[in-house]
Amino acid sequence: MPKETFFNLPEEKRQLICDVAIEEFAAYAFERGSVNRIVAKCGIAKGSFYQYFEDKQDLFLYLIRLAGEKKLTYISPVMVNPDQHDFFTLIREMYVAGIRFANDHPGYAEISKRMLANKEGSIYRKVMVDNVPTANAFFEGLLESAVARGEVRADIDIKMTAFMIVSLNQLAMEYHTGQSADVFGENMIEMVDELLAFLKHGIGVRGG
Amino acid sequence: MPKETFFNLPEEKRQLICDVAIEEFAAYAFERGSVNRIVAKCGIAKGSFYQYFEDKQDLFLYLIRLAGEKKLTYISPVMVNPDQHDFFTLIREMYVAGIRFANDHPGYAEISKRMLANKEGSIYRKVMVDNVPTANAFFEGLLESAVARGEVRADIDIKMTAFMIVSLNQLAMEYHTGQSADVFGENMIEMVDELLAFLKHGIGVRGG
Amino acid sequence: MPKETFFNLPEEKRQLICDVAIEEFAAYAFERGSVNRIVAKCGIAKGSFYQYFEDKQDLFLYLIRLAGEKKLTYISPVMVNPDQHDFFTLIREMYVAGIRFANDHPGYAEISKRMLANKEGSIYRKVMVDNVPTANAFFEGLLESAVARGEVRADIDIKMTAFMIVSLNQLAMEYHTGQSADVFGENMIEMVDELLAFLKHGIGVRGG
Amino acid sequence: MPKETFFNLPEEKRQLICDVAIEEFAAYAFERGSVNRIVAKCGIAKGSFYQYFEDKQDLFLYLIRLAGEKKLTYISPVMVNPDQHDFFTLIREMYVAGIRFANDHPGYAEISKRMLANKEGSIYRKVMVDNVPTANAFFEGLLESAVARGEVRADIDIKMTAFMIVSLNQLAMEYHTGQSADVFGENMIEMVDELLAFLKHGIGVRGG
DNA sequence: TATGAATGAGGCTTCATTCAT
DNA sequence: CATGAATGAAGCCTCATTCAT
Repeated sequence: MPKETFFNLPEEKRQLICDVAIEEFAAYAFERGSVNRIVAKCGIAKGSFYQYFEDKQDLFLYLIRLAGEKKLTYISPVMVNPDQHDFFTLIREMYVAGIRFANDHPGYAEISKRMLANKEGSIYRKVMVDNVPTANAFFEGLLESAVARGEVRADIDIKMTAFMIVSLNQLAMEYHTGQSADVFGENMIEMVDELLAFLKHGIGVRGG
Repeated sequence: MPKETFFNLPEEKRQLICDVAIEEFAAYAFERGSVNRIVAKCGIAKGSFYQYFEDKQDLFLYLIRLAGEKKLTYISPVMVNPDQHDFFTLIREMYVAGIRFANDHPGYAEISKRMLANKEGSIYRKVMVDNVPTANAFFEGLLESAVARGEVRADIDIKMTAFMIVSLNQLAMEYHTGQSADVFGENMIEMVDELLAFLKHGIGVRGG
Repeated sequence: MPKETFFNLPEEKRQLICDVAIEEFAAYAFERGSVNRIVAKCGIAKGSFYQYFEDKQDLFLYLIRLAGEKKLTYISPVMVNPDQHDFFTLIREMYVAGIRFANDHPGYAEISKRMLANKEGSIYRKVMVDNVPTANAFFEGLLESAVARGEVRADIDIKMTAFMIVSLNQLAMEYHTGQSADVFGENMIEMVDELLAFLKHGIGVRGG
Repeated sequence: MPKETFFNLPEEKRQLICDVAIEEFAAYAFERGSVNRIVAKCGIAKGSFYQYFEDKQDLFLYLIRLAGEKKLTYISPVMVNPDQHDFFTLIREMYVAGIRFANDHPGYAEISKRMLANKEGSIYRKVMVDNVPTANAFFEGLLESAVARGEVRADIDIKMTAFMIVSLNQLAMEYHTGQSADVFGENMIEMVDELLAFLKHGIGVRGG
């Protein structure tokens, strides 16, 4: 975690540092991201950096945490009471939230993705220490309820399906951001709905 | 491409260099992978490295190409005549091939994955120059045929579905390698079949 | 231009670095001059060098600029009002100034000469970007006035003559520094006067 | 000097090596010129190079010698009996010869120039060991005769004037090659004649 | 005689971090 | 709390030359 000095900084400066750092780590992976460049872009002294953060990793982990917090704000309204909603509605909500987040905060989304993609990197493990109850576990729970309620086929492999659902979320974000010049909104909703239909019914013809 | 020098090397030495390099780039992304470490582990002089390869990137692209060639040997038997098979059979074959490849050559699979994950990196684009007709395009073709034959629902978004199928392959590999201490074979086939069922019918209950 | 860091250095250290660097680039051309050697002779860390200068070229261009500034201090007194003096007096002044400069700062003179001699080198062009109105152009102007005033024959080729005059200045410096163990002063003045006579009257006998 | 092996080579190959080497050293100074690049461009083995030449310097000195020999072929006709000609005619001949040489063999001219410009370089001294009776000395002799015959003013400084005449030759070559898109021939002769007039009469007005 | 792989020193540059002020 | 100069290891790459075949 950043040192106290960092949190004593004027909001504005803190924001600047985060923005610049996100830009850096969205452009370069953690190990390649340069403290030198960050402090230069921020216009702060190199020494100051090390009075705000233990080291480069400290900053990075903080950004990852910020990303998580920001993402949380997108999924709050409906997910609060997951039991009061249809399983596929929840998934839909989650996907839309993910895409909206990625749309509003592409930098944060990028570094999260990068970090998750690098499961061997030293960073991944350090993040996971804090976030033990991963998204997968959350969806495993949801899936169990959904199966119990008869919304989802009972013969699925819960763990694998949860993995798939979470991954599809990531893929949906990527697919969406890959589509250039998208009029955000309608198209995105359509895409999510197709994805949902896929999840629900597959792509085989009925009775096939 | 590596220089002639490299191909004149005794098979054994060439193998060593590739193995060490794969190990390096499986552990570190391209930019972080260290030529210094590679030559040290190989026990060759730094100068020698540059008599084999133009530069670090030359080596890396060669490894990617090797990965592609190795992977090809896994998918040959059935995929040769794609028109003579059921769509889902093809997909199944492809998934199994991918997983077998990843199982036998985890290093090569890892660097391929890494490279594909980093669509912004300078490397990705360079690879794509050679491999223009990407996997996605291949599956779009298959999907169109399958829709025409009534094997696949006609109301799907072809491009997105192709994207999804290819990505699921990647995910399947990851999921499989993530499962520790797997008795290879039975479990894997089961997993693929579940994935296929998911692809085909989704996870919603019939009539739901 | 060097970074702020460099100008914040104690005068003494800055001087040392410049002296050492001049020595290096007077002995070796730009591309052959070694940053390693420079930092070693200065007793500073290699990393420090790059906190003072963008790169090797940055240092070199700075030295060239310094050379220009130093040279300027030699030619100020008379050249300020070129129109108030006889053409050959101006030339004479200029030659003496050049030689004095070369005598007091042989290193700076040497690197300037080297740079001007290598018109193909990447450095030359970069220097010329700043110094666009070259010395040649200046003398072309003077020559035109001199022709108009009847001090110089009207049938000369202005451009070529300007080129020659500037080059002769360079040659005079070289000739002078080539003469070993020169009691500076008298001999030099003599030499310049001979050169001037040559410029003015040629070496042919009158009426020849 | 190159080894015997070099001279046993087929004329064609020897020529190729010289051409490529000239190209290299015209583009880069001696120390920067790369044996690697030369052998690569020639398509010969690196080992072969060292069977033809002692080392890089051996090749370079040979090229310089070749340049001298080639230049000689340009000045033979008239200069053979220098005593039978007017001094300024000789100079004129010499200048024209120099420019013709530079025009026909720009590469050889370039490396000669470069070498002469770098009087501090280790190469210069080595060349001078062989060529002791330099061009300067030759002209000093001519000048003395010319003075004796009354063709040249008696009050000149012989050594300096010789130096000047030789240097002007170099300058004339540079000036000529600097002029772009020159229809060779007429313009060049004109230029030389102007230069000669300058040498002879200077640029001051008669009686000035 | 021809070859070309091997070498290791040296080239420039970037880095994260420390520490005295 | 801010500063920014100092550091030296490590980064990639090029070099002229040697030597076994």
